[in-house]
Amino acid sequence: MPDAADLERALRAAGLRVTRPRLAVLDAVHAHPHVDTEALIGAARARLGAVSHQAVYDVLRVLTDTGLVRRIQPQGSVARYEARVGDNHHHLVCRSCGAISDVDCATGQAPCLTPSVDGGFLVDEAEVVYWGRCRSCATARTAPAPPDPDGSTAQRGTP
Amino acid sequence: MPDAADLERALRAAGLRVTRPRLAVLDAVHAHPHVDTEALIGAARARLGAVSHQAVYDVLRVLTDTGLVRRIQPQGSVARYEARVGDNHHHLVCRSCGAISDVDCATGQAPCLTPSVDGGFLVDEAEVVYWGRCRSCATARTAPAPPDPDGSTAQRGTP
DNA sequence: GCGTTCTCTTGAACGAGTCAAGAACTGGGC
DNA sequence: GCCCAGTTCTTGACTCGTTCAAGAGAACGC
Repeated sequence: MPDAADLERALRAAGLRVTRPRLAVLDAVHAHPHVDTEALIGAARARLGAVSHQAVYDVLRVLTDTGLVRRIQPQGSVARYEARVGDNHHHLVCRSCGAISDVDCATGQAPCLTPSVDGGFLVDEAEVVYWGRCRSCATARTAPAPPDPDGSTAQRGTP
Repeated sequence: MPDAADLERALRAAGLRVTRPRLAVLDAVHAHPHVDTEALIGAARARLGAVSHQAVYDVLRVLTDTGLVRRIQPQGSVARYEARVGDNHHHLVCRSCGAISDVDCATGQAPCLTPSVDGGFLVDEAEVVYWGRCRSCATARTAPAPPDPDGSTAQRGTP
């Protein structure tokens, strides 16, 4: 977990001005990977007291554009954000509770997979989403477990 | 391209009643893979004259639930549907124009990839999306080409 | 042909996200 | 330390894709 100074450095390195909403959102993304926009708005408000949802949306777009955070959006889910960027990792998604966990990529560089015949496409990234059931939902099939927004079950894998 | 009798048989085999909207939507999905709901509503109306958008949404949900069509939704795109089901193929998506093409899966069965360490997840499917630029957009980087809703550039690949 | 059950129509509503205009703030130069 | 230009945030409305609800209509089994 980077501290405030690290986050500030990261913003400046990306050529962005350092503002309280940006620090709050960036901190929240680091603290709670894979959470949705609404939760980030809540986290930012918990830190600052009051931030407009528009500000958070703007901040998230800027951070995504500059590569400081990554936006992911599994089917059927709203947009989620994570601060782990640049290592081309993949995700495990629970069909039952929506929990998302990181899976390391074997190569760590995009694209880690390439179609043997690509029909003229210039492929620059292979996004892999593993669908299944998380440990909690697999064991307790009756009552879905709450999401695991911290991705604490993240493990390495292939590709 | 299956004819009306084939589509009707498919509906009955899935335990569904045969209605004109269902035939029209199923036909449209076969004729135009990877198109969005709005386009399917248009295609259904072209066949039937008038269908409510709600009917098309309902039909698409039923067809998806019974496995007659597959719903795909790349990041940043609305829901799209295709009639190619059961072979666990993947998709190439153009970042520029949004065109989607099919890519055969090497194994043809889910999951074709498995994370070596899954953190307790029971993985049943690995969804792979290859991001890049289609032939048209790669050659003409200035003006994005219109989408390729037929996926005519589909080729086989790995995984 | 009849009745049950499922499906479609109509109309409204919801949630996520975007747009627009103006106020407030940040950072660099003085 | 102060000022100003440019960027960022606030407020409020809006769009778009999708879903919900209730009742009318159609398909299927008998």
